[in-house]
Amino acid sequence: MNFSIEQLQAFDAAAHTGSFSAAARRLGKAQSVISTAVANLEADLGVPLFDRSGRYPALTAEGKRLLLDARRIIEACANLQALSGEIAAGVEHRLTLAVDDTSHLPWLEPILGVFAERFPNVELELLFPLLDDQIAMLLSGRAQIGIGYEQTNAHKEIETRSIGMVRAPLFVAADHPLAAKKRVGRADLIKHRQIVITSRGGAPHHFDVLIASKVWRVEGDLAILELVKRGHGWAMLPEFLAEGPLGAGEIFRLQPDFIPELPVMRMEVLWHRPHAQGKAGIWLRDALIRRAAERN
Amino acid sequence: MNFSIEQLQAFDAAAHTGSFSAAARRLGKAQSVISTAVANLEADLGVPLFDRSGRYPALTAEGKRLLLDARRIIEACANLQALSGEIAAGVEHRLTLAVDDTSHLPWLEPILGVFAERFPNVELELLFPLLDDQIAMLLSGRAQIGIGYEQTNAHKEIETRSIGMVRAPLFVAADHPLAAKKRVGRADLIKHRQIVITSRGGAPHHFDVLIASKVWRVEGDLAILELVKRGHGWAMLPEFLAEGPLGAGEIFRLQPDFIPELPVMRMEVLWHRPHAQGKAGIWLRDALIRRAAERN
DNA sequence: ATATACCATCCAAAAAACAGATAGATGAAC
DNA sequence: GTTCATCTATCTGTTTTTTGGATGGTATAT
Repeated sequence: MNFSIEQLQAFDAAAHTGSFSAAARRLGKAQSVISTAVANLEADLGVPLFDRSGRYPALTAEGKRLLLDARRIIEACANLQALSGEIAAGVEHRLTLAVDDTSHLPWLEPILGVFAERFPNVELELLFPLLDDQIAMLLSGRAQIGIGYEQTNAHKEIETRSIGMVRAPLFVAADHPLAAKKRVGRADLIKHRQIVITSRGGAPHHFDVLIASKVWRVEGDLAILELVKRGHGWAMLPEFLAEGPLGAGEIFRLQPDFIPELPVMRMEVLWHRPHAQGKAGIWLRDALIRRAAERN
Repeated sequence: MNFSIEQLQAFDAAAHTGSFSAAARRLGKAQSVISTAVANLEADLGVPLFDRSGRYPALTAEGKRLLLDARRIIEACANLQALSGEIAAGVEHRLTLAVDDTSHLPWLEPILGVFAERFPNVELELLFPLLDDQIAMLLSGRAQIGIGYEQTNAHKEIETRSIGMVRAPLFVAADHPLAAKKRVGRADLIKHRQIVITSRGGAPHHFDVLIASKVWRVEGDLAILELVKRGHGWAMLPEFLAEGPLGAGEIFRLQPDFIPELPVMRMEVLWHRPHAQGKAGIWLRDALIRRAAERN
């Protein structure tokens, strides 16, 4: 391993521009530097890279082949450079998100896609802890950013910011008896099974609208949606989640005549102020807030 | 791109051995060289790679991450080194084989596997030209090595070496009427369709044993085998090709009572003496000859 | 034929790499 | 607690390499 990165860069530039002089200009060096660099590289590798018989040096067949490998090295070096630059600038190695339910994945995914482009070297970790666990994870530093519905028992060191309101209408399966009615009254709802969200810890959800007498409690909105689709009862579901099945005609949106306004839930992003955020975390936080602002 | 390969090697060695002194000994340099190399690398990257608070330097988390990329660079450099060494030693970029029939692929493949390990950077090109074309390709330099059955009209500049004898018994489908007979006579064979090899140019095969009155002429032993399997007639097939289907009970080996000895074909490797062979070509040629010698 | 742009080579100056020496620090052994 | 071996950072003078400018020879276009 006698050659140097500068020699490889000279090789690459010369091959790319088609002349040693042009390569020198491009690299901001003297022509003699490129000339000797290439000559030394050839001596080190034991392979002639250019045919110098003409006015312009022409890549030999071997040179063409070796150029591929040389470029790979240069690229890997640029990569190391960029990565170390990121690290030096304070981009964290890993960012852990604590999302309070897998049901948020559909709308979250596009933002994560942009994140992946912007921070390709950051390991993204996605966890879906229950409500209380989410706060605990932020406090302990296990996760840096939380995403979920507004919580009543917020910790004073946990900072929150709204990232939008979500309406939660009532849904049943398209072939459910309730779906036949244009408008439903409280009495109708009481008669059929209601499916409500629950959490492993049993902590009461702040939006606890229990109406029916027959109840199933299910952990996670995705599971609730699945049960609703199959006709096991009616449930309150966030609009963004019901959108797809509603359009596909799998579920039906009830029109209760006794609820003046639709229940609305606040979505928020949470973080622990004492834990310093890395660049990637701050970017993601801001991206979530920005998205909410843009959608008014 | 300020860092050098030596610095990366020092980084790698230090991380590997766990001490700058040990790294120096391993690389055959002074300890101060490693110390300053690592320090300069850290300054260039803007990231501390080692925690020097203890007796031995300990990789930081960032160092651990960057080490992966550094190793990739070192590896790529070693690769370039190795490849250029091969090229300098006269290993050709591409080796073209002219095999006279795809039916040789089954026995040829293992040798090509060894070849791939020995010469991973050589592009292997496999062509299956007809008899006359094979010679023409060798003469023109389009192919460097030929493999096939012995030819009568050999060119004087084409060198050949035997790589074994192949017996070619007669086969029919297992459910063919002829398969019922313990021994078959010439009259039996005449009555049923014979399938013989032919070539696009129509040049006569030197082993032209036409017996039956009903004949199909087919280009390529693999196609003949397929037709025999499906009961379209009997044919002479090289033993190595018939082995599999024979074991599987798909075809049956005829016992002619009028042929004292089995027809034997000579397999040979060919090359054009005036065209200089590269290392890989010579290796493959010798491997084929060696294989024949080992099998007597 | 002339002009232009190219390359290899030479040269002196600047820069970098190097080994050895030294001093301070750490951890293991006693 | 002391000793001892071994570690790292840093300094130093020397050696080696790199650098840019100048020069001369050569290929191509006008």
